[in-house]
Amino acid sequence: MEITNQVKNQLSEAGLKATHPRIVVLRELVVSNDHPTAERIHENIKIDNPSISLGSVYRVLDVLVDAGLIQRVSVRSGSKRYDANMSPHGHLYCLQTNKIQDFYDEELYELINEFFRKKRIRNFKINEIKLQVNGERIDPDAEITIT
Amino acid sequence: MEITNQVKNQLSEAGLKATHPRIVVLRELVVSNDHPTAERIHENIKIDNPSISLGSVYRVLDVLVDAGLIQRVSVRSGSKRYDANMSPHGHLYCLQTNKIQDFYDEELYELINEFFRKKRIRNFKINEIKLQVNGERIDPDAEITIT
DNA sequence: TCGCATTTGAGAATAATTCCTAAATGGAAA
DNA sequence: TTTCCATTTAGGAATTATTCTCAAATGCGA
Repeated sequence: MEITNQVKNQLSEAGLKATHPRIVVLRELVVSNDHPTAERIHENIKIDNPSISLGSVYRVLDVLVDAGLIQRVSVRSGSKRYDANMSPHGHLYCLQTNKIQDFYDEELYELINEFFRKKRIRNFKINEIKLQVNGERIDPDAEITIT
Repeated sequence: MEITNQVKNQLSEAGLKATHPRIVVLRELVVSNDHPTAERIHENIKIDNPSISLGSVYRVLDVLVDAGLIQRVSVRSGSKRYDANMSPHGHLYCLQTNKIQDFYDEELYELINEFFRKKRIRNFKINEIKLQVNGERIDPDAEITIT
C-alpha cells in the first residue's frame, strides 16, 4: 500500500495520469528485482489484475521509459527487459542463465560522468549512459559476487 | 580484393570455414561504417550475390558475433545493428535520426578496463563491455562532432 | 458531478528473427 | 586433384516480439 502511493506520486510528478495499469505495472517493476520482460510482468500482475492486457503492458512500459521512470535493457536472446532502478548503475548479463545483475559503483560512474562533462560532444543531448557487461557464469548454479 | 583476402584470413584465424556468404557479409560490414541491420546488409550484397538469403545473413551474423569478429548493437527502434569494428569504442545513438556514431576514447576505456581489473567479480567471465550513450541531436540535420 | 482528452482492452497486424530440410560446398585427407 | 563428409546454405514456413486499431472506459481538472 505504501509502495502503491509512492508509485502514484512518481506518476503525477512525471506529469502522467495515475491510471490503474500504470500503477500496477510500475509497482510490479519496483518490487521485482529480476529485470522482467513485458510478458513476465503481465503474468505476474494478471493474478490480481486479469483485465490488464499484454498490449497495455507494452504501452505502459513505453510511457514509463519515455518519462524516465524506468529503463529498458537489451539482451542477446528474447524480449527486452525492464528495470525500475534509475540510480546510476551498470548491468552484468549472463548469456547462459539469461540473468541480469545490477552492479553499482559510484566511483566508476563518477569517472564516466566526469568524462562526458569534460568531453565536448556538440549537437547531441545525452539522455542516458548505458554500461552493460556481457559474459558468462563460470559455475551457472552459483551466484555472481562483486566485492 | 585486398579486403576480401583480409576477411578470409579473419575467418580462418577464427577457425571458421571461409564460405562465400561469410566472406561477403563480413566484407560488407568491414567496408560499411553505418552500423547496418541484417536486412540492409542483405540489400547491399544481393546486387552482386542474389543467391544469399536473408536467413543466411542472420545465421552468418550470429556466427560472426559468436566468433568475436563483429558485434551487435541494440537500439530503441527496429532491428539490431552490426559493427565490424572491434577496437574498444562506445556508441552514440540518436533516437531521432536512428543513427549510431562510433566514439573512441582510449583514456575512458583505460579507466573502465582498469576498473574491471581491480574490481573482483567472482564467477563471471567478461566477454565484452558495452558503453552506449543514448540521446538526441539538437539539430537533426547537422553532424555530431566530438573534440 | 460533469466533460472530455487520454488511456485502455481485445485482438488483428506487422516486424524481426529463427527454424526446417533437402541440396550444396569448403577443405582435410588420400 | 579428387573424394568424402561434416558443415553450411537457400528458400520458405514458423515463431516470437511488438505495435497498431478503434470502440469503450476512465482519470482528473473545472
